[in-house]
Amino acid sequence: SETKNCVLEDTQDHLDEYREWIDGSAKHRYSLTSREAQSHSSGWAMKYTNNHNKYVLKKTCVGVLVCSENCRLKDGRKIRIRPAISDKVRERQLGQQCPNSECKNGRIVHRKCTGNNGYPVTHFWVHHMDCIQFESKGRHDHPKPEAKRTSIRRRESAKYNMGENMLSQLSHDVYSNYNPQPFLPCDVTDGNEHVSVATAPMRELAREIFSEENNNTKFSKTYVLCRTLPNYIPGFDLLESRLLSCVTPECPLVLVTLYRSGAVDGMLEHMKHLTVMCSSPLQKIRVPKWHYLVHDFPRELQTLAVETIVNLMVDAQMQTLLNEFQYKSVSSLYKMLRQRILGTLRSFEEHYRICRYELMIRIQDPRILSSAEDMLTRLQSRYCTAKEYLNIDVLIKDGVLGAQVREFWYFWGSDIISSKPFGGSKRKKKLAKKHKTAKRKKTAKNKKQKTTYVIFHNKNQKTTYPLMSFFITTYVIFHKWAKNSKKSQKKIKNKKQK
DNA sequence: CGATGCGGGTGCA
DNA sequence: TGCACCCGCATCG
Repeated sequence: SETKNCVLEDTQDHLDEYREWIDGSAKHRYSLTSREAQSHSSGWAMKYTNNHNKYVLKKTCVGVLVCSENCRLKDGRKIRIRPAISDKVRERQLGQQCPNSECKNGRIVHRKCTGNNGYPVTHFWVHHMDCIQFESKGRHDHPKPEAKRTSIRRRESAKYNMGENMLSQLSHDVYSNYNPQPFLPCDVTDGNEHVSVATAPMRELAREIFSEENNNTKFSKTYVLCRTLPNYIPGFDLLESRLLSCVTPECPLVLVTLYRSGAVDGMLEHMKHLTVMCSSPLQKIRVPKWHYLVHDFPRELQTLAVETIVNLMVDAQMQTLLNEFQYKSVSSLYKMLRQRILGTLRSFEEHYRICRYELMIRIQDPRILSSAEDMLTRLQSRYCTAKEYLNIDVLIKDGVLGAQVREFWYFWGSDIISSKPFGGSKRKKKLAKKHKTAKRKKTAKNKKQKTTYVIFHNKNQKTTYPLMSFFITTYVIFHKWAKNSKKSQKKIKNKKQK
C-alpha cells in the first residue's frame, strides 16, 4: 500500500478530463467543477449500491437491454436499450416488444454485466478537498447501452413528435448545460503554474508599496489593493484584488477579487491559493476566512466561476463540518451547503450599488455628494494605482468626507475593515472601540448560549457579515438537521418496537 | 415519473 | 467483516 500511496501523491496535482465510457479498471481525479463528476454519472447504466460507507459512493453496472432475436436495424446497428436504473422500472421494460419495427418476435431481454469476477462492474466516487476521485473495477462484458442523451431524446421525440433538425437543436440546448464548454481563450496548460504566478503580483505590490521585505508577519498586516496587468497572469485576467488583513483570528483576511476574464482552471487555482493564504497556517484544514468575497465576471463565465468558488467553499466547509461533527452523510450536506453559499453570493454590481446607496443617503450636502461621486469614480477607474488608492484613503481620513465614509464603514464594513483605513484620531478610535466592544459583547453572549445564534440575525449585521452569518446559519441548520435525523431515527425505532 | 442516493436489513464467505 | 443484493423511502428535475 506504501507504493500505492506514493503513486497517488505523485499524481496529486493532476486532474483528469471527464470520460464518459470508462471500461476496465481505472482511477481518475476529476475537477470539483465537473458537472459529470459531481453527479457521479457515467455512460454505462450504473445503479447505486449500498456499501454502508458514507465516504464512498459505490455504483454497480446494470448491463444493457437487447433483443431476444438479436435483430438488426436498417442501418445494421443492433438494439441496445439503456436499462432503467430502478429495479421495478427495469422489470417493466423486460418482455416488451422489440422497438425495431421489422422485428416481430423479438422481446427485450436483459444482458447482465458480469465483467468484475462474475459480478457487475463497480464504480466508486469519493469527494476530496481538491478533486472528485473516481475508480472503476472490472471490464464490461456486454455492449454499451445507448447514451443517456439519446434515450432521453427518444422520449422527447415521442412527446413532441418533432422533426430531426428541430430535435437535434433542442437536445443541444438542453445538454449544453450539462457539458460546460471549455473556456476557449485560454492558453494555459499546467494548473500548477497559476499558483506561483498568481501570488507574485500581490506580494510584489505589497513590497513596492510598503518597501518591506517579503515578511509574512508584516505582509499580513498590510492593506493592499492590487491590480494586475491585463494578460499578465495566464489563465485569468485579474482585474483587481483588494486584500485586507488583520490579527483577528476569526477573520484574518478581507478579500475582494474581480476577474475580468479567464479560464476556470486559472481561477480555481487562484482561489485555491487564496484559500491557503486566507487560512491560518496553524490550521490543519485550509478553510477560507473570507469576510467579503465579491466577484464580477463576464456573463459567459459567471456560472462557471461562481461554480468554482462555491465548490471550493463547499468543500472547505464540508471538511470542517465532517471533521468537527464526525458526520459522514456527504451528499445531502453537500447540497445544503451549496444552496446556502449560493444564496450568500452577491455580484460586484449589486454589492457596489448597495454600498454606494448607503453611502450616498448619508451625505446631505450636495457639494460633498458630488466630490464623493468623484472619489468613487476615481476609485473605480482602471487607472487608479495602488498608491493613489492609499492616498485617497488618507484623503478620506482627514477630508470632508471622513465622517460620512467612516460612518458608512462602521455600518457596512466591519470594524476589521474600518479600523484599517480609518485608524486616525483618538475620537475615531473611541468610536471604533465602542463598535468593537458592542460587537464583542454580543459575540461573547452568544458564544455562551450555543443554541440560539442570534449574533448575525440582527438586520444590520447580517449585511455586514454575509459569510459569517452564513457560517453561523450553516452551523444552526446543521445541528437542526443532525437532531432531526436523530429524532427520525428514534421515531422509526419506536415505531418498530411498538 | 424515473434517476439518484440513503440506509436498514439479509445472506454468504 | 467485507461484499452483493433487496427493499422502502425521500428528493429532485
